[in-house]
Amino acid sequence: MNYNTQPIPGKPVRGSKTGQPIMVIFDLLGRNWSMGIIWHLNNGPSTFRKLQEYCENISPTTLNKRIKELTNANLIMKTLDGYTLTEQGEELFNVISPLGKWAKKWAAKNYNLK
Amino acid sequence: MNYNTQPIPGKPVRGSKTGQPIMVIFDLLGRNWSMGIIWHLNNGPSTFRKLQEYCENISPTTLNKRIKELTNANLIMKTLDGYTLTEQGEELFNVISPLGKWAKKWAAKNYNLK
DNA sequence: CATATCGCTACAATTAAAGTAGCAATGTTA
DNA sequence: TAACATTGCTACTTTAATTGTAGCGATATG
Repeated sequence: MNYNTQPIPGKPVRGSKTGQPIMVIFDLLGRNWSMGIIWHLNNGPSTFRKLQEYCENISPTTLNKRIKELTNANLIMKTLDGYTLTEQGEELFNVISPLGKWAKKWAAKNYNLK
Repeated sequence: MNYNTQPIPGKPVRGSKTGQPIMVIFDLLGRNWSMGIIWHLNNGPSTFRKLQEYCENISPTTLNKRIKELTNANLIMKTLDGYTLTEQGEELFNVISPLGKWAKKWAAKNYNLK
């Protein structure tokens, strides 16, 4: 089956023929670097090159794709200071943010690291 | 660079040369279907074939990879009833679970869907 | 004017995922 | 107990996503 490059609620995405919002988000955030980008932008605006640097191995091709997708989804936007989270992007960050704390606990328990 | 198939805290993963737990989780959950599998298993144990069915287009190859990765990460396990979330897997579900509610709001606001 | 930075695009190489077939093990039914 | 069904895969080919590298045009900056 052919999925849109841009996952859109109400349209077929990976995991849901009817485009259930949660599956759309999974498709969107599940792509390489999506969450990393949002995570990083929470520290403040960032340029294209800074994002590249942060996401150690991201290629400009992929970064550009992710930027377009996240922009279309109204999660990030371009400003004079560089790319930033939109209001909705910040909301999303807050929703996934507890993951950081949990990840540390999980790593400590299973891999004896903090 | 060569990353392990299995992302492990403290070892290089995509996004972090030192294997920061949050990046390890991003790497793990960012792979195709990882979150979908966890999401589905929260409804109860499931067999390999049921999971395949749920994840509409997943190939057995990929499902098997995801199962191994998530099992190694102590997030799911195999029981007589099929695959289930471990205690830590349930914890993770609870952490990402607010995403479902947020996704609906997001879809409603941006795409006029519920 | 020379140099640097930035936001990309193009394109080839590599890796991941999908799609399909099928097999061994176990369970179920007649 | 022979026949059939289901489950959990593996093997293999095809297709799609990501990486890696080079570099260009636009806008600063010295």
